[in-house]
Amino acid sequence: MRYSMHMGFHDGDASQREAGARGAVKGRATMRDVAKRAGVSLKTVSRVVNEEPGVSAATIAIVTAAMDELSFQRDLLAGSLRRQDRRSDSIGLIVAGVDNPFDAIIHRAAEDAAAANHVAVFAASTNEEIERERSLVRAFTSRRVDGLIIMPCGRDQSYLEPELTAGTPIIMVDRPPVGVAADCVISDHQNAAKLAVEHLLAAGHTRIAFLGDLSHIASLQARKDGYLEAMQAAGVTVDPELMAIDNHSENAALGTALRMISSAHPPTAIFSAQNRVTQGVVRALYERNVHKKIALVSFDDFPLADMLNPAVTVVAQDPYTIGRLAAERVFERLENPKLPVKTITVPARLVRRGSGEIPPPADE
Amino acid sequence: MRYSMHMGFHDGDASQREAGARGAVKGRATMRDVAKRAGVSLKTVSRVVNEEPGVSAATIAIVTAAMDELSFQRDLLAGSLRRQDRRSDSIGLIVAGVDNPFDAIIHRAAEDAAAANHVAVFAASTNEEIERERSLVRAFTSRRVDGLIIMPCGRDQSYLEPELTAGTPIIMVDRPPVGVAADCVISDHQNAAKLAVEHLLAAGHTRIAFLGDLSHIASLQARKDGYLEAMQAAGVTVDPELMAIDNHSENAALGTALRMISSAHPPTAIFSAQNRVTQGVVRALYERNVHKKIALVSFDDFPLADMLNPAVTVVAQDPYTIGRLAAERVFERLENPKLPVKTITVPARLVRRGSGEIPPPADE
DNA sequence: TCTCTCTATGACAACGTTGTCATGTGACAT
DNA sequence: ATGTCACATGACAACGTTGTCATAGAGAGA
Repeated sequence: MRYSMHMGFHDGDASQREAGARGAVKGRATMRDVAKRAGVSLKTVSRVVNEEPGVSAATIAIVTAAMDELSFQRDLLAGSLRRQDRRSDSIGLIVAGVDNPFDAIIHRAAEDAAAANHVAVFAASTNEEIERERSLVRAFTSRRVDGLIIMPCGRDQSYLEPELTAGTPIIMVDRPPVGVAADCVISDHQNAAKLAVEHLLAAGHTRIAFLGDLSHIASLQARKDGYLEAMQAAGVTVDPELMAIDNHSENAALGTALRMISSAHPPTAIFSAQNRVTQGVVRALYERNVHKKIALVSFDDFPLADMLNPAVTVVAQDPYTIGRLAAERVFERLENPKLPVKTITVPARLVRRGSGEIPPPADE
Repeated sequence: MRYSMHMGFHDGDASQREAGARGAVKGRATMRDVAKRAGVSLKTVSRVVNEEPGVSAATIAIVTAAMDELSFQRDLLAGSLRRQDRRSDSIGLIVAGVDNPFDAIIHRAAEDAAAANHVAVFAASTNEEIERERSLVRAFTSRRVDGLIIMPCGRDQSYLEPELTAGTPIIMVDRPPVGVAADCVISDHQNAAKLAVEHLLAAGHTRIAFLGDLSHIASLQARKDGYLEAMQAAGVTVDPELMAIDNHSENAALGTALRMISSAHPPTAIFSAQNRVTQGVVRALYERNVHKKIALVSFDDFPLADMLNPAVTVVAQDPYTIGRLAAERVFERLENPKLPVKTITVPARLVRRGSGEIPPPADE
């Protein structure tokens, strides 16, 4: 709608190759070059490229031919500089790790939504490092992205104020922002976690361990609160030995889980609050051969969770919907910058597969 | 080295918020605004931002203060337009699907390498659609990316000639280019596939099925050739019933595998040539409860492959190295555009975990 | 024939930055 | 006092595009 990807000037022939192979290329053809070749003015070329009205069919044909001959390709950057809306037709996506399956699905959803608007996506990973989050925001805004989708890892996003003031739409995903009012698309972490723990409690478990990833991440806090809320509501005292956060990697989670399992008072069930953590826990359970004895519920689904033995019961979020809604919100806000700040909650659901339905041992 | 991400002008205070909340924002501060406020010329501001020599310490202080007050952020797009090297400090990555684990690891590697050069990464998915590959290339080159990393899905990349002529470094990953000379970083698909099939042959299997994904993908062809080569070398005739390609999804592979398993002459071993296909095959084997009877070797490793029962024997590629080398090659070529075209082969290795070591039934 | 309108086109400035060149200033040697 | 020079700074053009305005020419109506 805003502009159409112009067709027809990408099928360059190979005859130009020699010039390129020689090294010192003359460079890319500009509208000026096309204009000269077509014997028209620069502005007329611009009109043709942008399919503006008021150009005769004959002129369009001449200009189009010249564009093809020079394999002209319009410079979107230069155009964006001059155009008054200043749109770069790009957005920035900042997640914890583009190679994390959960984040990658958000990425894909955002890409799909962006592509529908002829918008390209810059993607980058914070690695859960606070300083990196900030420097990525700077890197993207100085490239004048039209909007940002951020999975914030820091404790404070107030540094985004100038950007919001400047009018850049910023949408948080997976975790609510802190210290700043911005749109946000999240699962209801706390209630979903509560549901998972209630499920274990209902089966009779009381020694339920909580394993989480990094404590500075807001969603981990919410999941922990859900765990504590469920335990408290059931009148079960939490053994501090059974709470372990800051498992920064799969291996760390593996170690933590092994230690718990081997302790004097092991848990009878484990609630694992993140997908990488779950993978470590699964390995620990198999390694000690207690995967059919200790119950497990994982926050976040993961590929092949249903193929394990027992299949892993999970709280499944809906990352595709989260990413899609976030991107759509960016475009809504570009249309109408004065939209009030909104938090969108995407439902998560408990998927019972077996590991979460293991009962506690009879002697407990 | 080329420019330093300027520090100090991101900690905007919240006092400006009102102006932003009012709606019609005046817009972003430019160097001109900073210059006016600091009482210096535009060019001096530019010098300070770029840390060029020849500015007095006092002036630097004044200008820096003005930048902070206006939360100035330099416009990289405008700069790139004027600068003679025309670098946008961005590259484009085009893969089959950013949410495919293999592709996502390539993405992460490319991002890491790019970040080290202060370069941002556009990422997008072809979905294995040929036309989409072309339109993504157009979308990225018209944004003047400094280089492209492409996982080509089409049968012909000659449409890239004009771009190569224009001097854009283009590196193929995972699959060699067709119809055009471009750098390429790949696994030796054919030999790796051959190794996998030889492994099954050595255990005594002869009825070895081949399941692949889309036939227009070059790597699938190579893997199939490796399969055929190994079978032929062993003097084993291939039953056409045991070869199935164009399984476009996990579900398609599931259906194909179920059909083969249930046929009059089922295979005793399966070579699955792609990660999504493998997931379908695994489901089929479990569904028919033959996962401990029919051997399986998968091309591409996947998370938790070692937790299944039996654990899945795979040909493991090294996607991180592939992505890293591709990105590094982009930067090498930017430094020296006249580099000869090169194909880099990244080793893949057979990881024996159990599923590939199941022997054929005794009566075969 | 002389306006008047409409269509097609072009001249020019501008976007925010960087590259080139000129110039003002003071220190220092002559 | 004068010339030389390095240093700090600024004026101006340019990058490739789009927005604004002007204008030449064709056709219509008086």
